[in-house]
Amino acid sequence: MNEVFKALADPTRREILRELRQGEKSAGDLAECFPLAKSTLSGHFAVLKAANLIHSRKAGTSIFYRLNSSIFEEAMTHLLDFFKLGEKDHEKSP
Amino acid sequence: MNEVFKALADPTRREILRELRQGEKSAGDLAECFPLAKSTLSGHFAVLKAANLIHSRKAGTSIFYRLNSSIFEEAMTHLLDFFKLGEKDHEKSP
DNA sequence: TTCTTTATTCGCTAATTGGCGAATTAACAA
DNA sequence: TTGTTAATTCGCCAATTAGCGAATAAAGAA
Repeated sequence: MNEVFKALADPTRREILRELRQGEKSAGDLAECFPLAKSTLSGHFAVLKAANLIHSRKAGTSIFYRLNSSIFEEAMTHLLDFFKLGEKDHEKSP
Repeated sequence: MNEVFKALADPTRREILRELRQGEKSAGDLAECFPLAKSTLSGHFAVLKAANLIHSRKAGTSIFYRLNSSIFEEAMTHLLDFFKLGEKDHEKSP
């Protein structure tokens, strides 16, 4: 889970996730959305994959990336856990 | 919002937030929860404050920190925004 | 085979980060 | 005023990170 938070800490990586909300995209198509070198983007993809935030699929010479939805729910749960909304744990339940 | 994600990227800072769920604590009491120098913790407090994740209150020579609840809701909203659960934004709403 | 396309991996650099102890500030007591 | 306590700020160092271009790898086409 630590890797998820670290992956989300970078604005470029968050933007990549946003792009992928529209559906899967090839590494090249994704790279065109950013004013960065392809090698730089490739590094970001690796970080997102290590955090299990995206999946990849190979097709010919292309690699298509797509969001991994379940990890988002886990992250949300974790965030909620920080700050139990609607329930304070120092108020003992009767 | 970028500062919020960066602040959450560090495990020690996430643990500080967890500690503060029990209620406000002085910088010294918080520091005792960690095997780190007080100066190091002080730096973490500053990052959390810059991200608006915590508030501080001065009392004598002590400084008490407490969670800022509203920023969590913003962060949650933002996270949900990455991955609109149950709704895809390329499906134009009528 | 050879060439092209697509992407990654490989150095490398500059900037950022987390850690520490020492010095400093602020509040209060004696 | 002097001393004590609590916390921050100040240098400094080691490790990590994001960025780049060049080199490499893999798949297909000619």
